[in-house]
Amino acid sequence: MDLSRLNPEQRDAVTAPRGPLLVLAGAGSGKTRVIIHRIGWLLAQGASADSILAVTFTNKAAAEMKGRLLRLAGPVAAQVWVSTFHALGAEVARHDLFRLGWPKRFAVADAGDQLALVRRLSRSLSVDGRALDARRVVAAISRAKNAGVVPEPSPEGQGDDYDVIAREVLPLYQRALRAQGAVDFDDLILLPLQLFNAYPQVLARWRRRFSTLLVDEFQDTNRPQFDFVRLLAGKRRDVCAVGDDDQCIYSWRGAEVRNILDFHRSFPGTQEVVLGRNYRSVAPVLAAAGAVISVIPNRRPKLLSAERPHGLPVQVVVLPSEEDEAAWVALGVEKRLGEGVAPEEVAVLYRTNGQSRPFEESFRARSLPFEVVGGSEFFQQRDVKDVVAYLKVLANPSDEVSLLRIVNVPARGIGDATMERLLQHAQSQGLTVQASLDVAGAVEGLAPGAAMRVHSFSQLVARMRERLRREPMGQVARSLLSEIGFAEETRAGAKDAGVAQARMRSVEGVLASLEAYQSREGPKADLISWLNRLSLDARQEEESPERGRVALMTLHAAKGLEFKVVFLVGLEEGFLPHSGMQGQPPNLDEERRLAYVGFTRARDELILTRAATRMRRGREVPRTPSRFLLDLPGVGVETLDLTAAAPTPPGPAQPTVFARLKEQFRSSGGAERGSA
DNA sequence: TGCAATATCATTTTT
DNA sequence: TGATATTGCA
Repeated sequence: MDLSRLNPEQRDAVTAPRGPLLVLAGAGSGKTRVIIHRIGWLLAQGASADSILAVTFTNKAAAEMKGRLLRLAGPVAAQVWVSTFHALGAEVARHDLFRLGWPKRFAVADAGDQLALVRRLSRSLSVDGRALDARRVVAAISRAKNAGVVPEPSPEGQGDDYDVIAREVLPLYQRALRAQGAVDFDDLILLPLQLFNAYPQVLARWRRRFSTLLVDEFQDTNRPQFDFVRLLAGKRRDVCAVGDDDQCIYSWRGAEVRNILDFHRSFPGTQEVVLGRNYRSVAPVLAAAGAVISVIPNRRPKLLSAERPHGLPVQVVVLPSEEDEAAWVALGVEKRLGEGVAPEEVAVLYRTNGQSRPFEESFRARSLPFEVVGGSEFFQQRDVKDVVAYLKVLANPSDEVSLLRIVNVPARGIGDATMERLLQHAQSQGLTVQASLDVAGAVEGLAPGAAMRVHSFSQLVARMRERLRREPMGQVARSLLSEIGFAEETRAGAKDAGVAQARMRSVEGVLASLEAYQSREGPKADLISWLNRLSLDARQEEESPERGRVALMTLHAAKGLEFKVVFLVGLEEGFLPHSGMQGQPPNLDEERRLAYVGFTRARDELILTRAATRMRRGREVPRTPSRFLLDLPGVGVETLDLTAAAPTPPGPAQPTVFARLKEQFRSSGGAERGSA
């Protein structure tokens, strides 16, 4: 193991004796590098590769870590288990969840499934006469579940209305999930915890399996995840936790910074290493980031030293409108690419997924290669959701949420009234909804015509399920779609041919992914495992990480990554800091940390942009600059205001705006500035 | 019952 | 602005 390229602190962390170890690593201080090298060092010390477990939060981080590990330590590293918390939980559940009453092959409910289920369960409930916001109920349910393994009765009147409602809905929700043989994302951690607590032999087995744990981004663990780690570590307590309290950006998901700040209290005798040298960003970028984060009270003060003292100043650019912002960024990107910067070294970061649209359009207009990372937009598309729901119904007869979604898609004369009857019947007879469909003929009060249509639908499902036993699942899926006339339906429903084509392409993407999975996994591939993969890793369509493309993504998605040039856009009040949800006060400290994470992604160049006005609900609304801009230092920051010189003419966006901007971009020097 | 036209209404972040 | 709930008509 070559440790010569590590600095003394990094080397301390890498070679620390086994046992509890906390690495507090400032942004860009070589955090991942330390984890990788520590694994390499452990292997060199004779640890067996398959006894090492490295846990991360995102699949992307896991894949990245695995790749770097293989490069450092060679093929033996393939045996090291690198996984996300949720994938690990799913693995534990796969073996033993039947002990808690779930079927051997359980399904994972995704956000859409949760939403649909909660909508159904809480239809009759209301707050102040207003219908419930199902998304807030889901959020509150998740909050309640993650508050602790044992739900603690909390004093009445505490928390907002939705927390109270969640307590009411939670038992129904949980029962419904179990009845459908499904778990949600939170359960992937909570249920394994329950297993560990209730079945010592299960815990013992996993403890035997892994003797060493390494956890990245520890500041983002929530209480159940922390308990999971602690239980798994057992008496050996061989846990290496790596993280940075300044980068805690998931407190809305229950992340407890205390898990990292009080680590030594849970693991007495912890050795602590602080990594404070930043090798990533040039000094002006680091100074700006430091200025934004240092305002937060009660943080553990850190000195991040800049190891790259020289560099371009941070640029702040004000544009007249959001189109102009997008056009200007596209031009800036084009310019860098022209200078030889690789596309994958450039990123456009924003606070919310919804902000990506104008940039996608301006990039397309300039023919720039880009990729919208995450976004999950693909699986939000109606047709994609429909197709996936069909497959879920085939895979899991008790999946009522999906069944209700597709029973009348495309319209086949099974309307609300019919379904209402069938649901009632199922309820009163103690049948599953699926079963009540199968016996539609015998259901009281159902029109004969309706019963016949229902019958032919359940025949269709039964037939497809039967074929699934013998034929490749991709083939069955295709003939299912052709049988229900999906293509024709889509063509007829779309406004124009282009839209229809795009929608068909999406569906084709699902089928292609299914078939790819099948040929990769061979005979053991089945629908349920494909569907679980789908929910655990929504980005699995592309096998190879997109090279040669500019990344467009949220600040959250950018955590842990770095780029030569970063455009952080929309630095306006309401976006960054974000204006919270419906009157709920935003967590300003967290928004600040989010900005900090964004700033520190940049190695050479950081460009902050904002628009003076933005189309909001169809109206043009003036925008206030982000308060974070006020905290920027006077030195090493350069402001470029393009609003006064380029007033946006009224009416629809005009090509002249763009042309004028382009001209200005050239004459103002754009990015051609001397070093600071 | 189904579907089209009309009213309403919200707007984070992710596994 | 664009997506979804609701109404009203066939």
